[in-house]
Amino acid sequence: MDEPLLDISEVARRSGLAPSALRFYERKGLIAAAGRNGLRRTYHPEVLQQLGLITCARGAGFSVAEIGRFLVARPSDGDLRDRMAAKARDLDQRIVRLTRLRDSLRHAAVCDHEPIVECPDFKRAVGNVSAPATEPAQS
Amino acid sequence: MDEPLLDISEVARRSGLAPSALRFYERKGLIAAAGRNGLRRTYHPEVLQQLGLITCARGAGFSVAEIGRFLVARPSDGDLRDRMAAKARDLDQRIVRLTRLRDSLRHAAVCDHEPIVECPDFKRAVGNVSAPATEPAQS
DNA sequence: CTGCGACTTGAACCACGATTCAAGTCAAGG
DNA sequence: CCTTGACTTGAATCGTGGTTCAAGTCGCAG
Repeated sequence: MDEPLLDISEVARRSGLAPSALRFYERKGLIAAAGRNGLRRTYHPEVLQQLGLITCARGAGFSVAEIGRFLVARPSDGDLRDRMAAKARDLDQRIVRLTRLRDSLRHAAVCDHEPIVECPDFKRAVGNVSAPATEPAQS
Repeated sequence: MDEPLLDISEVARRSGLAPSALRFYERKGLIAAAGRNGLRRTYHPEVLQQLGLITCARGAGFSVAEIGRFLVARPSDGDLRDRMAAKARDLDQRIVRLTRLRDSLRHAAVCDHEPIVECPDFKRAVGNVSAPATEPAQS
């Protein structure tokens, strides 16, 4: 087996992340260096996969800590499975809301109401997104 | 017309936001109190609409500053319209990514791979989500 | 061996979005 | 009037997600 290890700068370049971010993720337990070349971290190429996942999850609004928990997930961890399923449901909700917001935004871009927020269509769409109002959420 | 003004605590309760958040939004120019009752801010009920919008947009990843710009949007502001349309496109992208992530997550919750991140299905889904950034031309 | 330069480190700093806090202010009730 | 209690304020603090920086360390070329 040859030496497929990547230098941190290489990983940074390929992943599009700053080296400082890679070290940051390492501190947070999201990734691990395969070893060192001198002081330089070297990584297995597969770390690029992980970084893709991390970037993706971050973009989806997951916190770094949360991602860290998912990254060490093993099938035996039923609890984590549950959390993942719950997260999937959260995402469903979020997707619905985002879709509505997108539609509202799209409408707003062509709407004639003076303060755009006053547009009834806009309001209605937004109202659907977040408005218990009758139900006090919690205090 | 009677006095439909709401006390800050009332607004906080109904909107589910902390009073401090309301004041924070006011500082940032996102909302305005209708007046004062003593020192107490009073609000027009419509502020609840706005807060719904704000909460929604925040949840969608918009910064408070950005939301502030949208809230004062008038039809004559073509620039803002363009930004809104652009945001709608962004949201589209985000929705796609979120959907994929949701599917991956859903799969992960029932997948048997030892470190779940190693699951090929999972990896593939994630790979689709994050852009390659640069060409893996050489090491 | 001596630089050079790229990397290392921990710590400091930044922006953001709030929350918390001490101290002040107010309306109303006893 | 004086207390009470909810609210006010600005300022400090917090958590998150990093970046930046000074100083140190390494591999390698000369």
